[in-house]
Amino acid sequence: MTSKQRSAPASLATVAAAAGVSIATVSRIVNGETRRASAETVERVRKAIAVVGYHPNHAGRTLRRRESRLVAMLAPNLDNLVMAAIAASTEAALRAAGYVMILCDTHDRPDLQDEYLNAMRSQVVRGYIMVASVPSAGLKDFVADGAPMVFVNRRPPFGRGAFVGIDNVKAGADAADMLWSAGLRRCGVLAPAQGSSVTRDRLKGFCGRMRALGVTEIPAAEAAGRSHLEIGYEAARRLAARNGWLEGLMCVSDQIAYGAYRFARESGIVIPERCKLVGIDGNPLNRWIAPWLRSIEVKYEDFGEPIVELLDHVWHAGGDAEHIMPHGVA
Amino acid sequence: MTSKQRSAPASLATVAAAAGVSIATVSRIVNGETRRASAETVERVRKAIAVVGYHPNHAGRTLRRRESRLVAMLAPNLDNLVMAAIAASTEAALRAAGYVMILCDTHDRPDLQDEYLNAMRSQVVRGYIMVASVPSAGLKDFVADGAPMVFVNRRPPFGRGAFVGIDNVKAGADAADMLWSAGLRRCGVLAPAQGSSVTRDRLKGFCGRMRALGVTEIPAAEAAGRSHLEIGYEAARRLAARNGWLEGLMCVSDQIAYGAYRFARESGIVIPERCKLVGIDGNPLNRWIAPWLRSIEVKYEDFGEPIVELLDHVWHAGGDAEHIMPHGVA
DNA sequence: ACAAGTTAGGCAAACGTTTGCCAAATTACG
DNA sequence: CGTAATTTGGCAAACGTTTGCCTAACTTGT
Repeated sequence: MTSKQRSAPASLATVAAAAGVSIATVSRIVNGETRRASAETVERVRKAIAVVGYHPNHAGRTLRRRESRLVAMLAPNLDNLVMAAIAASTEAALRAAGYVMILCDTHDRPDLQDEYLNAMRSQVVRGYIMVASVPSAGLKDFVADGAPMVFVNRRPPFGRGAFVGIDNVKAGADAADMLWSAGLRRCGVLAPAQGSSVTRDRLKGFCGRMRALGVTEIPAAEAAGRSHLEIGYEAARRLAARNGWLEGLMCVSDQIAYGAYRFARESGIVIPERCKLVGIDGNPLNRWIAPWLRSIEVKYEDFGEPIVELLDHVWHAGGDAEHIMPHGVA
Repeated sequence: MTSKQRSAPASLATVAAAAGVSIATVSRIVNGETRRASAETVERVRKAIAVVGYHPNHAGRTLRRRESRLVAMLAPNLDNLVMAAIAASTEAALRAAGYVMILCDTHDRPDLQDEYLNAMRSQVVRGYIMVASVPSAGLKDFVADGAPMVFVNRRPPFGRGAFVGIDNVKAGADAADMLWSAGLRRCGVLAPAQGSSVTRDRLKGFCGRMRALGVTEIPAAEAAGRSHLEIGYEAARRLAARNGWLEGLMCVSDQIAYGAYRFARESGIVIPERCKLVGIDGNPLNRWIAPWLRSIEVKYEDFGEPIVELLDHVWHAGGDAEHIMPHGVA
């Protein structure tokens, strides 16, 4: 039988025995406190570490230090590139800072979010990154307890907490300008039925800017659904049924625009020509397979760095803070 | 100042003191071993747990049990829905089985993969899920050490290891049938330059089937690039330059098809009419914004369950095993 | 009533680290 | 040469948990 080895892993004690020194000395050398040992001892211990194949055990370290290198990210899903980009960039930034990311998919459900929060506390995680969090009893408790949290995209639902995201009101206004400057005057807007702070702000910014431009009536449609794709499809259907096809449509997310596109195609409407679509998020796939979509660009792959910076801020300084990311009109 | 609380978290000792019993008793009750205590003691301890707000500390548990509930997933990236679907479904399946997933983005780099493997060992993770792993010195050591591993999509590079994935040779053949049954006879194929077992097998299956159908010359183009999108674009460019536009193109992944689509559009080639594209992966976005792409469907969102099953198998039975997922021709 | 068995629960060691404190041995200083 | 300071390193406690073993106090059977 090709046996699997799985020999007992080396601990500080193993190294200490091999090098003929005490555990304490090995620990200090491992942690870079070399001035507490002579150069030759350090060398001997280094050799022993290599020879027995020692790797520090984080469970022991966490227990003793009462803090781990684990950071939890709770996200409502991963099935679109926005979330994936945030997750990937945050993971990279955490890694660079010596942390390890645990990913939790809450499916936008308060009960699952609470379950995860409790599980993460048991793991003694050092911080929480709440991407598009949903209000829940557990979250409220954690915030009240002062758990180190950074909120992303959706603002902290219970006041306290650091925040990273874009200026959604401004983004909505910019989307309005996009349609207006293309000469379109009669435009509608598609949004989810029970929106978050994100979609509400984008909607508000859009309508505000349109009104400022002198537009009095802004046809809007809302819909519910499992994903923004479905929401876009259904909202487009409702708007078309009510107002016919307008010359321009602002969709509060690119995914909603995709849904609207599908409904248009199935209705025989040619998309950029008959009705122009504008979205928000700047999905990187657009330039490859959705060139008909103009979108407010958001560099979600740049979110990781400020997220980790804010986490650091919360750990050290404490208190609230926010980092508003720029968005473009490519 | 709105002070953050952060009072010392309750431990077994806290509960024991509150309930007037020993730590051992509390531990047993927490772990469901209730027949070692009288009903009234159990009740008293339960109350105490609620009142002091006890949550088990996994660092202590891991240290004592010498195994954690952590499972590491190492993936080459997250920037396409294939990876995202695998990650999300695996996370859900692990969660259901009481595990917690750590996500590591290796960027397909051997050095980063090794760095992550070591970091994960330090976290005392219980298993490793290697999505599209790359051969590396560290991985070889881990495999030789008998670390519990499940390989996904790409086969284990050093022999030993469980595997979950589709039959890529068959998928390639099915893609050939798709083009053939549409009446197309002169088709090309686009693939990455330094392919993995995945793309090689798909290519092999495609060419094999085409030859079996009597096609002797199969124009192929390869390209290198940072993503399959870029690879598809460049490969399409090369093929068009060499062979002109063929009537059908098989792309070994949907992302490559997206790249080819962009090049076609920029060249004024109308895509389904002038040249039919067939891909593999069944990206869920296709039906929304890429209806011109016929694709071999792979339900990556179903991968999580068998992955966790195989991990279980590796833990208990040990030894190799594989789970070939079905694919469709929707 | 006495031995045997069962029930309820405590003691203490161990897991791998970190770190405050102590103690030799060496060096510096007057 | 005597004392003070520095260097080098060990001891042991603590972090929170699990679990083998022990011991009383009951219960049962005869």
